[in-house]
Amino acid sequence: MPVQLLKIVKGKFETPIPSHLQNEDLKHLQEGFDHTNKYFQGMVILSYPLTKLEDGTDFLKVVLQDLNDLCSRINSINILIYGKMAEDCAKVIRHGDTCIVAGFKLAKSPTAREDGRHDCHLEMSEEAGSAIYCVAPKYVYTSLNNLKDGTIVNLYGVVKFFKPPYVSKGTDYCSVVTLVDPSNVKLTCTLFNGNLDALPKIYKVGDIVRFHRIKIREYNGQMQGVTSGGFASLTFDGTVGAPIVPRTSSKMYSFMNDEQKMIEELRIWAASHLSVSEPVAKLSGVQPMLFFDLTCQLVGKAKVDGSSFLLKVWDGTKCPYPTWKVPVEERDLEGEKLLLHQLRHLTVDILVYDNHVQLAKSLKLGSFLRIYSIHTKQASGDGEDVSRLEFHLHGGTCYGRGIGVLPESNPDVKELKTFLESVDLAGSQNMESMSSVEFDGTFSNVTDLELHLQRIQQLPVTVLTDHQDLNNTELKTILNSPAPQQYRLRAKLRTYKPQKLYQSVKLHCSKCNSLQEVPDGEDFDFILQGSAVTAPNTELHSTSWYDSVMWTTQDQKQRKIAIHFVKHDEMLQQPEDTLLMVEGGTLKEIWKLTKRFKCVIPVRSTEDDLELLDLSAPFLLQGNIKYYGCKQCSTPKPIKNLSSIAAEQQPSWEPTEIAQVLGIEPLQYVFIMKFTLVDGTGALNAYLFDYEKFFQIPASEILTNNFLQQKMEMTMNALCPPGRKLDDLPWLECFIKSYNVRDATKHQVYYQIFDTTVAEDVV
DNA sequence: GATTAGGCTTCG
Repeated sequence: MPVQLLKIVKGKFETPIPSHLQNEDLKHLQEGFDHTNKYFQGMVILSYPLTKLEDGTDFLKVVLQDLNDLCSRINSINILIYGKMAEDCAKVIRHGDTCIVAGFKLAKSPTAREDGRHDCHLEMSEEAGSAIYCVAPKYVYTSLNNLKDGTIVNLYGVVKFFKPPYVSKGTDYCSVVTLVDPSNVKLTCTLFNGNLDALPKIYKVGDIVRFHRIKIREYNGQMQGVTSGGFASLTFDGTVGAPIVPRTSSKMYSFMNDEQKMIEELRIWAASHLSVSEPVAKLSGVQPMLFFDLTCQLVGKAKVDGSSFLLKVWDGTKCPYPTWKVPVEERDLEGEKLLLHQLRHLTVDILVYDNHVQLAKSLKLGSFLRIYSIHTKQASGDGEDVSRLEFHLHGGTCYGRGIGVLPESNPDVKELKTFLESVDLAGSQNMESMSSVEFDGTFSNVTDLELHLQRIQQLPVTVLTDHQDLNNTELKTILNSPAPQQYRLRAKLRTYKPQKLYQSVKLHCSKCNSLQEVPDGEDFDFILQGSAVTAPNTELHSTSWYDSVMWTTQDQKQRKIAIHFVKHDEMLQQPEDTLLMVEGGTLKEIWKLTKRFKCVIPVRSTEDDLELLDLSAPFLLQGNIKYYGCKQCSTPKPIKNLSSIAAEQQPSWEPTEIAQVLGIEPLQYVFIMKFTLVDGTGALNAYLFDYEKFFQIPASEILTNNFLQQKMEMTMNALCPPGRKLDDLPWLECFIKSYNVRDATKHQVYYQIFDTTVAEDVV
């Protein structure tokens, strides 16, 4: 059969190529050579529509590329097919197919000069005894729930998370991409390539990717994708109805109808199963203390110091807050001076740090960027009375922090360009007039910020939760009175400590009244590592009140991990209701378990029982919160006591109850701050000791909850706006008590705030 | 030819 469609089965042709035929390279296809028993193999990179010659003969032209010689300047050749063979071929041949052609006639190509292909073309027809074997690359795609360790697969996925390519500490760029598919399984892929272009061009969550030849490995008990030698990717916009245009650096890729259908299906699935990312922020919509992604154009850049670099960008909208300008040497600033001047009220300075510096330096002026996870921060410079909004791209790549360059073809860029052009047309005149009113302080367009500031200057930013009938006492009077007493007062918060709010969270033991720092993750990790040295004692596994499972890690350490699932009524409960005890786990594994299970108690085994770890480690993890016990006041009791809670009708696994049965005196998270209050008659330092009531933020949650951290920072900015003159500070209504502290040599009066809370509408 | 990183915000 002159035209034959071959299948590849297990890496070989299903029907073998006739054995007398031998492969010939493109460069050996020359006039004067004998090609009788030779074949040429290439991939279809172009296939023209079937036409008829003047004499009525069918004619088909296809272009084959030599896959073995992609580096040569000339690596493709025209194939001209005549008669019935042309007709047959047109039916089966597709872009991306591999074709084997034999029995051809070689002739000078009249178009070589224009099309830059081989000087000769190949003429083929049935009459001449030609043969074409066509191999459609049949890619098999594995769904994410069917991945096996050690395999190389092709797959599709919807991007659930990604880090735009960044410079790794090794030799390559790195991009981390987490995919999901309709099997609802996630796969995090770590992709490396020395060439930035070879990594997938993902611009937003929801984009769809097709990966070819990705290697699957097991890492930390989960499947992981990593780049293999032949890795290739296509990326598509994930929006339902958007044009299906693959983004790829590869000049050659197969893409056919099946693939189109796959993209459409995934788009529809994603639309109903993937949480939609938040609306894209514009500079006009930014708030202090936010992390956001910005699509913008680069108009200036400058080196600042070794670890930071400045990008001046704009998106055509005006930030409602006064913005921070990073001081740089005039000669260090790259960019068109006139443009920078014209846009000076619309550009913002973004300071990028550490690992982002190298990429930032390489950015081209005028290019369109998406900067991921910019942090806004309100701060005031030295001697300034207004606070300014700072934009930081901190070091590291957490949460996908990074910089991506968007091509001009990107729909968001097209929209932005149109918008920027319209801003430009409105004229710099507008900008000029705007800046002049800004300068003489008659800016009539009162922003939300200013309204907000006006409001907080009139009403107190804190209110009393009790004692409203009492009259205010001046600070001078309080300072001159003996302790202990209680007062209502009205004052301004001149300053507070610690300024770094994460330093204000401590652990408090209500029994011995001691305070201690919250241990950090490293301390915990260290204790876990120490306890993992001893293998779980299997004699303690699966008792009347818990079921145990154990496995050994695949890595070199061969670590043993045991999980003991506490039963209720002799049955296992739903994961979200389950308390489990874990032995030998790492910080990360334990953290993962807390995501799925209600409570996690890290334990180790002794000869005859399970026991809690050192009390420097949390005795319990629930959700995001680590619960610690007081070392002085706790007398740990047998783990078996937990079975009494498990036997309750509906075990609630309350941390206090767990602590009690385990003999643990729980430490409570508390905010400790020192407020310097002033009222014109005097100044006093009052301590704030607050579990939750004052800020209406649980101290236990703030260290792991970014939203709450932002809320806290905004609250403090409202109570004590940075850079403001004393007159412009808001009033606080507080209730304080004075108390005596005496030791052998000294007597002092201290003050503590209580029964006071931040006003509801402050944040 | 291995390495890079292996998601879960900095602390400037």
